[in-house]
Amino acid sequence: MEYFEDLKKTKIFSSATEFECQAMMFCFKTRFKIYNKNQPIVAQGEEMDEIVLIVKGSAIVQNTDQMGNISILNKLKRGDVYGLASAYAGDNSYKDSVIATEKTLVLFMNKHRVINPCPNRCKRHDIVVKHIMQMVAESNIQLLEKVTHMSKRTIRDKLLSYFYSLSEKAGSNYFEIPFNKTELANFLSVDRSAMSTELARMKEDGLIDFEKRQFHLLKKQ
Amino acid sequence: MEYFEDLKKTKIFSSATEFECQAMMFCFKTRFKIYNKNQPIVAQGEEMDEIVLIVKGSAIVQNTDQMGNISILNKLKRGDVYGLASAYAGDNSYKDSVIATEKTLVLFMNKHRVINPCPNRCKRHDIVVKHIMQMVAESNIQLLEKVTHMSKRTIRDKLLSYFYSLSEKAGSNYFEIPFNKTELANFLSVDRSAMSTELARMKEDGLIDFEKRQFHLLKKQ
DNA sequence: GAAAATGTGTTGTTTTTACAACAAAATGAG
DNA sequence: CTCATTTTGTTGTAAAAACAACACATTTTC
Repeated sequence: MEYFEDLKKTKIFSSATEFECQAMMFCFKTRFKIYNKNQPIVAQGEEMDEIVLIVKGSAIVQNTDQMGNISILNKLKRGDVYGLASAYAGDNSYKDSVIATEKTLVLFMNKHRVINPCPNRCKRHDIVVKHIMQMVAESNIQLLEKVTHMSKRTIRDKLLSYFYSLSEKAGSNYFEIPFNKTELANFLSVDRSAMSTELARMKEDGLIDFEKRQFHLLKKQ
Repeated sequence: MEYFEDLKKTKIFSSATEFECQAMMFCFKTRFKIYNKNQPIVAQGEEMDEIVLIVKGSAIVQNTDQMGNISILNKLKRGDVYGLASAYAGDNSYKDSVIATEKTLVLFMNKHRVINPCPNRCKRHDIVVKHIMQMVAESNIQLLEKVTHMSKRTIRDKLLSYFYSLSEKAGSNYFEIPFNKTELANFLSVDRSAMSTELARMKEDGLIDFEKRQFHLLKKQ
């Protein structure tokens, strides 16, 4: 089966055999598609009846408002999905753009098939639903964290809040951010050049050190 | 059965008979508790093995950081739950405070019983799980909206983004905000007095009109 | 109904941010 | 490798926000 090795590396399909995967591909009316760097996987406002699973590669979920300001919601890595929550909430259009940040393999799944009981009564369906439930919950936690960072009053505090959270996840004072600087500014919803200035000041103040995407948090929280 | 009439008004228990409710009370190892205005239902940092269901009344979910800044995450109304997502994500401590904003009836449910398959194989359990899934999804959408408001660069745009969303939900240019002004400022993570000034300016500019919690949006988006 | 506590609006000052414009560095494509 | 594009850092200026302090209004409590 095509891409089975990659599929197995995603949480949703991790414990499925090749045969079971095949069955689910049918169940969920799936289709695969490969995107190149910077290609849009989903366009903001588009109608949808599919959810998106990143099988390999990565993508950024972002939203552009009327004034042209870009707000990055999160970065999708292997195994992450987009469109689940709105599928459950009965929402029919993509609210954001999803853009590949490298060569990326995407699996589209019919959302009705995913959220409703399986007409074929396939055993695996329940396991998938459980995983999906967990992913929606995790996405919730992630959003809460993002809100925490954004709720800080100054650019410095927003950055520190985000860095501490990354550092904690990495289990080290050294960590890598999943964004370039422009994206980081859009993720935290601050002006890029102001952020650049603030990062330099923080380095000067001995709070952090960084080089490209590699960061080092110098003072404990 | 105690509080059955109130329970029926919540989404989770809406379609259950009194007998079924009774069974689930046992299933979920529930307990009721009544809180008065401003009493904490949950304290930030507390360990938890229960999730919270607002059966009657309302409460605010908020987070206080080291600097003492309060960030309001959302307002819980009848039928809303707190602690679901973190329960699924395997998180064991409450990250926020939940504070009653009026006399409020709360049902605590054992989270393990809620998220794991029912040992008593009660029929209702599946329906409840489906509802719960939907609530996590909705909470996701709500958070995304909050992020949208917060991502705006000025206080005015944050307010307008929030007001438009409320207006749309109300299906009218007239709507009521669920917060007082201090809470609204903490919800949008802006300084209260600066927000107060901006609201006055917006009124002067003919964008909005308001009195207490009643707002009127004067210009279409 | 009086006293206390909470909520709201206003003002002036200081700090921070957004914005704009530019140059240097890094990256990517052919 | 070279040229074009993107990313990043820097600077100055104008705009906006935070902060602090206060008075007044409203709500709560006893």
